[in-house]
Amino acid sequence: MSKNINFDKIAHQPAYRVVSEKIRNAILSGEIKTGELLPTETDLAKQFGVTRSTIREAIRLLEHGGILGRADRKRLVVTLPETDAVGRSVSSALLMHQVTYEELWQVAMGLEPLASKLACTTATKQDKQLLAENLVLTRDVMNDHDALLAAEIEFHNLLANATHNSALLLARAPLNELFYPVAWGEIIRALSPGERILVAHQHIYAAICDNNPDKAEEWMKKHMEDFRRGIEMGNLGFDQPVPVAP
Amino acid sequence: MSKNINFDKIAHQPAYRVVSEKIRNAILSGEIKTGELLPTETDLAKQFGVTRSTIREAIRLLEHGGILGRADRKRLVVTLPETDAVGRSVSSALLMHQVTYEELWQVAMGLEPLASKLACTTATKQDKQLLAENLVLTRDVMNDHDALLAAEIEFHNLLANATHNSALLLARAPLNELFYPVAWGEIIRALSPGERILVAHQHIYAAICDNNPDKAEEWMKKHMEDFRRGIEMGNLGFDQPVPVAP
DNA sequence: ATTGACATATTGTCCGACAATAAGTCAATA
DNA sequence: TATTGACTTATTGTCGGACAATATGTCAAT
Repeated sequence: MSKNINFDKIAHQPAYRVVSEKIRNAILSGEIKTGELLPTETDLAKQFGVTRSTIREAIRLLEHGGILGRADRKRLVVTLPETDAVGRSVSSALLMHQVTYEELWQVAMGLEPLASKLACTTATKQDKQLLAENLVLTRDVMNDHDALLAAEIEFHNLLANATHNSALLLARAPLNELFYPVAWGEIIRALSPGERILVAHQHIYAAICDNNPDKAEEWMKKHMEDFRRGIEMGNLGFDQPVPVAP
Repeated sequence: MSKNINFDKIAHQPAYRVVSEKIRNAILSGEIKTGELLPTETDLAKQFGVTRSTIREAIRLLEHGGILGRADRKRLVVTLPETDAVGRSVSSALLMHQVTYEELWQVAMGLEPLASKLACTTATKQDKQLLAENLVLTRDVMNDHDALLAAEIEFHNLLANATHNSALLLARAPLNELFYPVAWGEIIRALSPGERILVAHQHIYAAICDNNPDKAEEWMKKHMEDFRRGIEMGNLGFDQPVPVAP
C-alpha cells in the first residue's frame, strides 16, 4: 500500500441548490420577513448572476417546504409554513416506508393525551368555544358517516391547536393526514361508534374547562384505546401498512 | 341582491405542478419502485408533452421532499426519504414559527419516554449492541464537550431507531435537528452534567436489556426533567425561541 | 489489471422568445 | 357615484434550442 494523501471530497453543488440555500437563509434569518414579497425572478436572476431558469428551479425547491407561497397566484411571498404543507412531505415519506396503523397509533398515543393535558392550561376562551361548537356539530351528524368523521378529526385538531405549541402541531401532522382519515373512516363505517366518540370528547372538553389535566389525559387515553380496538375489530389489520389514498 | 349562480373555483394548476403530482403518484403507488432510476429528463418531457424546463421544475419540487435523490449525482433515483431529509423542512417551519425550547421539550416529553418503552420490546441484538457501544463512547469522551454532545444525541437516535417505528422517527426529527444540538450544547458547556447523563443512559439501557418498559420510561422521564432543569439553569430561557443556526 | 483514447448519454446552465394573467390608469357611461 | 371597458405594464408560465461538464461504456495498448 502506497502512502496516501487524503483529500476531502469536493462539494460541488449545482447552482440552483446554492441559490436555494441562500434564499432559505435569508428567510430564516429574517432578512426577508414573513409576508414580504420575494423579488421578481428577473431581479433575483440579476442579483445572483444566473439565469431565470436557475432561479426558478431554486424557488421550486423551497416552494415545496411551504416557506414560499403565492399572494395572488402570481408573485411569491414568504409565508409561515402551515402544518398541512409540511405534513404532506411527511406523509409521502411515511407511505413510502409502508408505515402501519400500529406505528401511527403508537405516536398518537404519545401525542394526543399530551395535547389534552397541555390544552388544559393553554386553551383560550375562543379555543373552548370552538370545541364546544364542535361537540354540538358532532351530536348533530351522528348518523352521517362522512360528516361524523370530519367532525371527529376536527375535534382533535382544535384540541391540538389549543395547545398553541407549533412543534406539537407539526409532529402530529401525519396523524391528521394518514391516520384519522383512513383508520377512523373504516372504523366509523364498520362499527358506528358515534356514541362512544361523543362521550369521550365531552369528557375531554369538560376536563379542559375544569382545568383538570389528569382527567383530560386519562380520557384521551381511553379514547385512543377505543380507537385501537376499532382498528382491530374492523377489517383492517393493526399491523398492516396504511394504504395509499387513490 | 340578484340571484346568483355559484360556480366552483376553477383549479388551474401550472404544468410543473401537474407533472410533479403525476410523478409523485407514480412513486407512491409503487408504479416506479424504490431504487429505480427515473426516466431521463428528455424522456419525461416527451412523455408528458412539455419542455425539459418544465420537467426540471417538477422534479425540483419533489427533490426537496426526499423521495427523489441521485444515484451518482447524475441520474435521479426514487429513494426512501430519510428522516433528516424530511426533518429539514420541518425544522425550517418550526424556526419560522419561532418555536421555543419549552414547546420542543414538551414534544420530547411525549415522544422520548414512549420510545424508551417501545424499544424494550422491539430492540434487536444489534440495536442493543450499538447502544452498549455508545455508552462506552460516552464514558470515554466525558470531558470533551463537543464529543459528549454528539454521543448524547446519538444515544437518543439509537434508541429511537430501536423502536423500528418510522412514524416515531419522523415525528421526533425536529428534536434531533433543533432541540438537542442547540439546547444540550448550551447545557453541557455551561453545567458539564456528564455524569448525570451517563447514569440515566445506563439505566435506560439496562431497562431495555431487562425488558422492563416501565423502568425504561421512568428513567427517560427523569432524564428529560434533568434536561429541562439544565435549560432553566443555563443562560437560555425556557420560553425563548430557538435561535436560527448560523 | 491498469491505463488511455474516444464516442455517447445525461444533466446543468444559458439565452431569447412569447402567451397568459394581475394590477394600474383613465376615460366612457348608466 | 359606481360600474364598465379599453389600454398599458409587470410578472410569471412555458417553449425551444444551444452548449459545457460530467458519467458511462467500449476498445485497444500496455
